[in-house]
Amino acid sequence: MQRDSGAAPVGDAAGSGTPAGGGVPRRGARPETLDLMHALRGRIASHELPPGAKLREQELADEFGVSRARVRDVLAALEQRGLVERIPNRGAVVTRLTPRQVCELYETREVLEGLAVRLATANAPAEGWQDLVEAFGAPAERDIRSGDLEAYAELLAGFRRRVIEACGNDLVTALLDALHERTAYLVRRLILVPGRALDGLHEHRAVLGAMRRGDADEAERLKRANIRAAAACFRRYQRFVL
Amino acid sequence: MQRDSGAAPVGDAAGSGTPAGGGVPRRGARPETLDLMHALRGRIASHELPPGAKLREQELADEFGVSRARVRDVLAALEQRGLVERIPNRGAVVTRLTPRQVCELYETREVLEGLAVRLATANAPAEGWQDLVEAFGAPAERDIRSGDLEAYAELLAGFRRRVIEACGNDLVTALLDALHERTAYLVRRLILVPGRALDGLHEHRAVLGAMRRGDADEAERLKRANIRAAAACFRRYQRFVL
DNA sequence: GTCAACCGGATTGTCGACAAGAAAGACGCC
DNA sequence: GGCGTCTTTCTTGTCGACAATCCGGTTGAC
Repeated sequence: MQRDSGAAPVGDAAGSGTPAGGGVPRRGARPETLDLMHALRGRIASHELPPGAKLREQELADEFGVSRARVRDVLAALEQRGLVERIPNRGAVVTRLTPRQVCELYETREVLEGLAVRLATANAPAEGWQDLVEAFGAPAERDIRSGDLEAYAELLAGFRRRVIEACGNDLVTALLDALHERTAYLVRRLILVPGRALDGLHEHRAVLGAMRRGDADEAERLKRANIRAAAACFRRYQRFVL
Repeated sequence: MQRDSGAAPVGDAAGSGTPAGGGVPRRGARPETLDLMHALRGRIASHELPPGAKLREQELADEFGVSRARVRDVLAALEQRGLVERIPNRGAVVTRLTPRQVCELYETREVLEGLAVRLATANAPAEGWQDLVEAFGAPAERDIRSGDLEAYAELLAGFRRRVIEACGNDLVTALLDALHERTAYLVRRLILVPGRALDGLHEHRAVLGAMRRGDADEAERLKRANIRAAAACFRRYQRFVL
């Protein structure tokens, strides 16, 4: 791990918990190709390559010291993940999400994250969530009220990682990873909406409460409500965050 | 085009309703490449290429009259879809699903198909489902009791198509297409289990009843119950169907 | 007779070169 | 001067050839 450094503000959506998913097997086993894939995913997620940015094959090949064919393979993989769009004979550009697509992403995340929470609750011992319950208690509220949103974002990322890790379903893990990668920067902006961070905190407390009690169905229901609230927040403020 | 013929028993999971999904953009825009992709997906889904079958690049290139590079691209795309596994320097083989993976597929399908049904119910006029309600009535029961499972399978595929079409979420459409492609042959075998077809019919009647009433939440709940029942059936008879 | 090493054939992985197409600029015409 | 067209240049798409690797059979030694 230990990605280069700077310019990685987005909660490391690319590759932390799960190197490359399991249900959807990884593509490009070669080390250099993997680096390129990883780098591009990071740059797109962090908006170092913003939506609409053009990706020239030769340019990337030179920068990473690989052949153009390799770059092409990576671009094809990124296209399948929905991170770039390729127009025949015109090249690849970073995908720009439409409000409609964002809503679809939220709808899908709602059910998949709900599933992940349910599975995690059912599969892992309830006591194991105690540390998260405490982390989402007073400390988190203090962070938010003091404006330390970075700490809160990190907490959220930690929760996500733990759930995905515990759910024991590689397919869901891979799908959620791909989805989260496309919405991570949006989530970061939505945290700025007045009151959203605190609301989200309360919602997560409720979810964790159910998980701590071992109530998987209720945890799923609450997690879905949480994402629905986030989606509603997006719809209301989409003019600001898109 | 015009694949040989016969040996296409699986309910056309590859490409009927949606040419290649929307949220996850299609790969390989060239006509010949698309043909190859389509053909291989069909052969894998229909078990004309059974799990474990080896896919030789030159062989496919010769058969379809394309260059090996194109075959390679298609194999990479199939790998990302989870249809084949590629081992470095050893080639590509059709993926063999483990019982664990099948369970994961069912868990994922449960929430995604539930979502699709909910969206379809919410977005389309309730009266529009009347024809399906009738089709799943006496005629379907007659088909099943008379052993015409092909007709019932076709009915199920039609239901699926209509729901996916009406749900209006391209991302869910693409994901469900990919998932269904991997479980289609399993579903066909599970229909053989004594009583399963009739049970499934009753479950679908319930789902359609809720859709016909415009009760989206109940429809989702019932569709999830339906898939859970199918999953339970698989777990019980997995020794026979795998 | 069994095992190990070796070698030939086959298959995959990688690359560079060529061709086709599109964007930008130059030129001429109205 | 504005506009359409042609040319140039750049970018992408495609392919064939070469190198690396693996599988199977064969040969030799113990």
